Amino acid sequence: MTSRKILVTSALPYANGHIHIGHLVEYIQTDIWVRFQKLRGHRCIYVCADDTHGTAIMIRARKEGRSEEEVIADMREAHIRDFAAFDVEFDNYGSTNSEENRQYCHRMWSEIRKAGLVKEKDVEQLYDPVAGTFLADRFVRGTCPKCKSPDQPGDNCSKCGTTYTPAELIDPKSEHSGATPEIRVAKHLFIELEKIHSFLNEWTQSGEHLQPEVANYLKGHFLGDDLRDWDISRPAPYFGFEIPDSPGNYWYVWFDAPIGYIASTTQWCNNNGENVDDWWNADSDAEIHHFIGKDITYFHTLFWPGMLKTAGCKLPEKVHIHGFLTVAGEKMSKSKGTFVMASTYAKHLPSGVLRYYYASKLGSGLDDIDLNLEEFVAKINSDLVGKVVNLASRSAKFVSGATLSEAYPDDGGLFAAAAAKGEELAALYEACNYNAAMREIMALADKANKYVEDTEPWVLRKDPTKADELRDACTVALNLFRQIVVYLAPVLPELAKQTEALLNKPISSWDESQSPLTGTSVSEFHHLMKRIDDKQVQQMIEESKEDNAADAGETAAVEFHAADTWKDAGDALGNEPLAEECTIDDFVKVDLRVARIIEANHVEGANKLLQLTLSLGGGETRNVFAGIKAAYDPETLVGRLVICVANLKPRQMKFGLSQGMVCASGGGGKEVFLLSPDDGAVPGQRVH
RNA sequence: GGGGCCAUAGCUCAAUCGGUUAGAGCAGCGAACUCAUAAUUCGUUGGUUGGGGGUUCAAGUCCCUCUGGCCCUACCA
Repeated sequence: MTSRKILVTSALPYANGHIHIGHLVEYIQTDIWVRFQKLRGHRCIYVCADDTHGTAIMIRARKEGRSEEEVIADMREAHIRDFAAFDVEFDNYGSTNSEENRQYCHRMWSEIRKAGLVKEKDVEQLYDPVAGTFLADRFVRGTCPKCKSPDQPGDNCSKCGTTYTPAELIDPKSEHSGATPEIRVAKHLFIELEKIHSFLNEWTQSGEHLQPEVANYLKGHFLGDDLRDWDISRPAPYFGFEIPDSPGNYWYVWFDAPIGYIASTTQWCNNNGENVDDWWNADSDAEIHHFIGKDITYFHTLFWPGMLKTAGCKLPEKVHIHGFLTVAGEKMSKSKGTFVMASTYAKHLPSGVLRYYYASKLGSGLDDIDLNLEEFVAKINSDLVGKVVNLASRSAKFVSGATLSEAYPDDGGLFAAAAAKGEELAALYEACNYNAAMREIMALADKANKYVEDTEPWVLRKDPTKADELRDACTVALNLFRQIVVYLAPVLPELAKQTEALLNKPISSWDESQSPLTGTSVSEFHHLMKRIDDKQVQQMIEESKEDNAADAGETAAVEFHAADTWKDAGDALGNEPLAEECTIDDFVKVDLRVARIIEANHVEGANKLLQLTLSLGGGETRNVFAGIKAAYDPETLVGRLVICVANLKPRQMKFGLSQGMVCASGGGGKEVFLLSPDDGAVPGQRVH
């Protein structure tokens, strides 16, 4: 096998926020791939960096009353800590706000200029005169010009769906300062991508660099038409690099961010006596692999190859694109506590198991992966603790302090068969089909457990004349275990280390899976991994809800406080479980209206019912029989507002026709609590 | 508004170019076992492949349509 020279990157996390478990899908996926390549004996370096530029950082720094540099330095420290907690091991972690990056931006820019791809155009943009910044559309809010709904975003109305430009809003306000934005014209610089259209066609459609669905997407969506000019500058003030030949203009963050890959490589090279050109020049013999999420496909498959090509740089061998993380089948949600920060996770659960869980879900496609919390617990306990680690648990202590057999015993061909799987597993890792790899590896663990079951070491142990047989059985079990650990080493580096200590032999190469250990000593056995408990997961979710409440401003803070103070019991909810999920359409079918009780009477002969006359206003009334006699006096009801189901099919009752229902909570009898609207509601209003 | 991706067992996923009777793991159920962290082994239930239509000798797979979910974008793509 010839040794490859591989440079790997993950997308640069933005310095405006902390790492969460969604981010980790990518870094874990990449780290596994890198560890795999290293284990295979290739030269592989993994670089990343913080993405530090742009308006958001500038605004944040201003709000916090400190410099951008201070903001990004703090975040960088937090990012590095979070990654380390999950065994994501970079060879270099840089920053786009570095001297190396500035220099490479200059170099690339001059090449792009030279190639004649840059042109200037005037762009109209909203400007906040108080904050002194240009405004992205989403930072402007105002009244919709069509339906007059207040407080709508700058691009379309959330009420009526009309699209418009921020300039069309009635009474627009800047989110930053509340000032009325003005339109200013500024000169922007554009890269004419159309000029390299044929190159992009060729590169994206070659079938070598992109997943097929990505190539198709680009072909259908962008490459079929003329490519639009790409706006790569922003006028001052902007936190970033000033464009050398266009004073007062700065490179848009998406121009300098991917160059950060090269800058980070440069730092690594400087620290390791290498030359960055040996990695990034067009004639380099390195393979470049980018791992990114599907949201930034466009930048990495069109702009970036275009920039690299124009500047005479090495093009990516592959752009590996993955989907997003959902939790419990839905988008991560702050209020549901599923928006879990890496640091919060790490407080409650071990990091390795998340690596394994992600690996067991990740395929080579762009599908989102789901973190199903019950499945997570079950899978870790069953696969890792029950199957894999159990192999060591059930055999190591019989040979602790002793040595493995001098010759590898007959195991019915198990070890050899699993060794023969090595190349197939390697191919799965290489193709990022980790889920298939994990399935195969677990099948090996099943077979190994069956071996232990069949040889019955616990029986052999009782017969002193069978000491050799016992040692042989344990030798096989521990070797099968170690072989599995080698295959899992890219995913579970910690387990690999523990296994090295247990069996006193390093796991530094994939080839360790190919030949069994014999005659080596076995250390005292300690548990290698703990089962995880649903409670830990619940605590993590609870804390994530609190995290969110703590930093989401006043409203959330009140909710947090409320939850803490009132300690409402779960009895009511428990007694009557939630109904089956309904759609908004289902809900809309039920026409709830505010109504005034204009008459309330006892019903002759009825035990539970009161007769109510409800007014919906304008002379529209409903006769309703309500089972609230035990809880309410008719006299006290007259005049009050209630909520009624106004379109309920009328029902003939013993005492007359009932034309609706009034809404109330409670278990019945005296436990009935009518719903009323807040002050200001008037009869006839619909409840939405 | 425009575009893309997705929907397979209770859950999470497979199924090569359209080709046998749609397969695994987990959960469930029934046994065995007791070395092991309530671990393991054996057996077993479970599917009109989201709905409807079409192409084909043959459709989970291709086409149309509807429903639902997700993502990107809204002439700075």
